[in-house]
Amino acid sequence: MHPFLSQTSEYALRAMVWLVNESPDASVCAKDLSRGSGVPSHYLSKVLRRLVLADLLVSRKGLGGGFALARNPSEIPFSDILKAVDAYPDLNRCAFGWGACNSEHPCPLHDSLVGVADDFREWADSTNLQDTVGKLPVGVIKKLHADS
Amino acid sequence: MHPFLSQTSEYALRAMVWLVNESPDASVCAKDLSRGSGVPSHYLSKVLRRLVLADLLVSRKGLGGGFALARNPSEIPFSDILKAVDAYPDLNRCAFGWGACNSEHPCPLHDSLVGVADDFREWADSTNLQDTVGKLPVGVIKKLHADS
DNA sequence: CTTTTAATAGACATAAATGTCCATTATTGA
DNA sequence: TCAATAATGGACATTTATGTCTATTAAAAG
Repeated sequence: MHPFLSQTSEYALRAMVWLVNESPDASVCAKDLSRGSGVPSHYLSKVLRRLVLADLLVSRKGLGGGFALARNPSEIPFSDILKAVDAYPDLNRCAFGWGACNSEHPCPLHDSLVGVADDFREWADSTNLQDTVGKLPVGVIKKLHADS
Repeated sequence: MHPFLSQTSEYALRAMVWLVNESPDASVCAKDLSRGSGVPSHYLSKVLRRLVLADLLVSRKGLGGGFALARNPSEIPFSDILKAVDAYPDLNRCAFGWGACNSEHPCPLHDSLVGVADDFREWADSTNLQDTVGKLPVGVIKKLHADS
């Protein structure tokens, strides 16, 4: 069990990381992305759609189309990816169930949770796709196309 | 949305925090715990059962029975509560989907995730129930019993 | 224009998390 | 022993997350 990342947000990160490592320039179709990243193909399509809507990817239909990064990897922090699939912590949610809970009227868990939630956001904001470049064995793309 | 805590683990924390704040010595029945903490009564019963099985609470049936802390609040870290409801991070799970993923053969997300996961575990291990004492307006227990 | 490729949309299926209900068992006090 | 209290166990219902399938739409290439 992962406390931080839902399956969906893991898939989103995986696909983005795989894309930037294996095909930082050219676009890749959903099927290849699925085979490469190991994310279930049809489910991945939905995740990719959300990443397009969030302007992290651009998509093109038809032959030679697929998905490509919408901007420079160094300008895509993990937080943007998590926000695209609704997996970014809600600053205003009180784990204790209080309607109004803030630093002035904190619930018993508030101060403590603010700390660990900030750690998470700090991580998500300061880590970006560029940080993952070169961390995958290269050449997987070529292998994929040799197969087909 | 909370990235860290499932609804169930929130409930577990709430109930424990409420108990230690409102009734550190005497036992409280599930119904009162539910009313006090705002956790759905029947669902709470199941959560309490898991806390009993994890030796964090002791239960007694019958009149005057209920649930009480099994040990000193300072000896009940949040990590124990999360473990009791299976909400503690699995050290061996790879978010990238690799079967074997460790510091020798790390996936592209490994190093980064290890950091934030350690932050979480550090928080869960070093925060305990005693740290929440005095953070709730007192006297709720009396009010509850005045009602009934 | 036709064929092939590939994204998009939406229906549907399954599994997991959350929530409710009720019968049973154990304990207490009268 | 009886009545009331309260945990326990398990069935069931609902919702959310995850996963699969198919038809449609758009683009490219001959």
